[in-house]
Amino acid sequence: MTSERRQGRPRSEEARRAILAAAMDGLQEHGYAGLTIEGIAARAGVGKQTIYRWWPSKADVVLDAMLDLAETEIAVPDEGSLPADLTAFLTATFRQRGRRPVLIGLMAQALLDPVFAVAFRERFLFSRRAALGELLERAKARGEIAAGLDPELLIDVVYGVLWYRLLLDHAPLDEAAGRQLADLVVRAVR
Amino acid sequence: MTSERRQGRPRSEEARRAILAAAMDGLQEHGYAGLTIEGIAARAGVGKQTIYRWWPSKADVVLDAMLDLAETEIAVPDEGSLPADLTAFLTATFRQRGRRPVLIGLMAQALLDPVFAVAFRERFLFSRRAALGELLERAKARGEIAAGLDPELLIDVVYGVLWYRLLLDHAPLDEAAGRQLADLVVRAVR
Amino acid sequence: MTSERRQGRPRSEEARRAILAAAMDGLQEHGYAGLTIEGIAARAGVGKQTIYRWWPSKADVVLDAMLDLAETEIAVPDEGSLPADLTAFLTATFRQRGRRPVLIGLMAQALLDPVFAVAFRERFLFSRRAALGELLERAKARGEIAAGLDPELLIDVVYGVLWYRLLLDHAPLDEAAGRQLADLVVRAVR
Amino acid sequence: MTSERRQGRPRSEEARRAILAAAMDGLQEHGYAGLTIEGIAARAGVGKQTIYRWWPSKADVVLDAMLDLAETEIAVPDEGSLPADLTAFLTATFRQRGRRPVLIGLMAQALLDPVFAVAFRERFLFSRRAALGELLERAKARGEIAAGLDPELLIDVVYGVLWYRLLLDHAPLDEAAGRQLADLVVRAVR
DNA sequence: TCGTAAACGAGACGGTACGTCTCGTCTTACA
DNA sequence: TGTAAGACGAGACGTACCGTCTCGTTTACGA
Repeated sequence: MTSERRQGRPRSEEARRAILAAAMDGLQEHGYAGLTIEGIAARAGVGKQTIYRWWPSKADVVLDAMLDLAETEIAVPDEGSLPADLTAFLTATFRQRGRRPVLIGLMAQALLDPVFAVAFRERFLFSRRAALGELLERAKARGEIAAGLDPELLIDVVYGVLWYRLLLDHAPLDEAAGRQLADLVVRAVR
Repeated sequence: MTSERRQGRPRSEEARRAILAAAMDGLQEHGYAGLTIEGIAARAGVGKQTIYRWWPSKADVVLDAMLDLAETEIAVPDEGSLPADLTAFLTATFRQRGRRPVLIGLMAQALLDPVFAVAFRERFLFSRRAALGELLERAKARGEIAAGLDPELLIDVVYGVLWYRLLLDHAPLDEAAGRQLADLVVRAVR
Repeated sequence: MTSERRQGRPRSEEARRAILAAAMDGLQEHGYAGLTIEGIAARAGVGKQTIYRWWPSKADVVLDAMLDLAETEIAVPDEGSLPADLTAFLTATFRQRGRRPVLIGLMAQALLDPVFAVAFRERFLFSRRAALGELLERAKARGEIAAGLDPELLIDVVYGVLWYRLLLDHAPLDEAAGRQLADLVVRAVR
Repeated sequence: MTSERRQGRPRSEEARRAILAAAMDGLQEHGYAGLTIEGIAARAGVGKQTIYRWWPSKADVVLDAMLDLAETEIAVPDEGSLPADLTAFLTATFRQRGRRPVLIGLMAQALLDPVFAVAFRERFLFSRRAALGELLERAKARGEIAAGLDPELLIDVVYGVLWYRLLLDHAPLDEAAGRQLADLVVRAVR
């Protein structure tokens, strides 16, 4: 077995934290488009190379910063019935609306850069989809979902509406919207 | 009546067309992120200022180019029943998938630039929503849609799924998907 | 014989005057480097083409404006002796120092544009040289100038000092300087 | 002693030399007016920023290029008598005539840009004046110059004629002219 | 304890595109 | 035909960042 011993000065945890913090701060201040690697480095008191050494692009920095903050994972509710579970899940999820600036920045980058798109899907989006999938699977086992329905489509409906409203910002993403959407899904799967 | 007489040399229709064509060509060749105003100008044989005089950003050029090409408006089908109408509408709409590179470029720009976002919503997205809204309105008049349902939510479900799949590119956007989604909506509104 | 009748609308004297006035005003306000054809046209309420139709460059406009104003030609003094004549000529000439901004702009343009340089030399500089030449010629006839001396060199000395100080702005160009230089020339030609 | 430790990547001497060389080459090829920062950068294989980082304008680049080349400083001759010294100095100086394109470009820029004018005077012109001043000072000590004469005026006479002929290009600047001018100055100071 | 080696900060480098500016030409309608 | 207006192709301007590079310094480890 390889010893995995690394030589030389170890990676600075302090620099890592400063960079992620600077990225989030810069994001708040100038928006995603106005965020630059140069700016992050300056604000973090760090050389640009230290960023490039560990992240391939600013989007990857932001994604890491995002995931670092998102310790508060949305728990998968288990209240015993699809309507209750769905409502709980959606109202919790819709509370993420406050992160809109970060989320749309990440999505924009994913659209412009196919390499980042992969990381974004797999490290961020799919883990969210999995939670909802688990919830639906349980409902299906309880017979609350008609047999012919593809759970993937249901997930797409839920996250489709969420992202569509997040991106367009033309309709509310609040608790009422969560309940309304939960209702619609429940009606559809009968 | 206002005479609307403009002074000076009139805007060159030839230049306008050359710019829009160059934008679409460049889009095909380098993708949205690789498209530059400088490149468009060079390819169109036009000064950069001629572009900046009429469009505030490359996204606005692309949006105009899009709308110019989208002569083939999606007609609002009227087959007498919601399932038939919806299926026709969705299978037609999903054929736009081929435009994915352009559409995701426009969306990315809308996410990064709030000013462009307004133009994108109002000149592009809302006209599509209106067509679907008309179709649903007719179904409601025929009593095919339950009273309590918000048609806006239904529109968000349809376009939510469409855009979510377009952006993530994780699931098909073909005729089968159109039928599946139409089915789901019909089930939900009963 | 050709009738010399010109066809079409005659040249607008009003426009000509407005252009020359605008040029002088712009010169005062932004300096020669900051003066643009576009700015002159706007200020004069005139199309750019009207300027280009009659003058090849901004320097030519300024030169014309200059000559238009310089009606007050420096008279060639005739006081009967070289020292008196020279002192009168130089103190009068040195009063032109106030025109420094215009003069150095014209000179700069002459240095950068050989075509304009010809016009500048012939329409402006040489007419000044001729006046001084006349004065020296008279002195020579009176025997006040030693035989072997080239009057051209003397002219170059006088105008050399004048322009050198005008351009560098490192030493005064006042009445005292005029007298000092006259003295020097008189000493040299004995 | 000051440590003078500079941080970061040190300035590239290679780039500096390439830029100055490209500036001189471009000057020969297109003249001063046709010289552009963009052209210098391209020819030197250098980013534009590397030029702007170290020089505020193209004139400053050219001035540095000039001074870099002018290793062949004009020595101050010391032959024991004013006529001999002056003749030697002037014939040597007048050999600079070959640099006319560069010199008039620098002067033009100095006339258009007061900030550059200061640099041009202090780094270039005044060092030349000082050499001549030294020569005259020695002559004065030997009693070859009449008491009442301002040596500054004499310097202005010499450099005035030199620059006036350089700028106007209406009379020769050769060895004969140098001797002629030396003669004149010697006559004047008796 | 001392060399080796990687990470660090700083910041210069070659590039690319930006959006602006001005040039000199052109194309209208009107006088 | 001359004019004011103003769009046009052209191309340099100076700036902003990109991602890479080269310094001197710092911080671990293993010999």
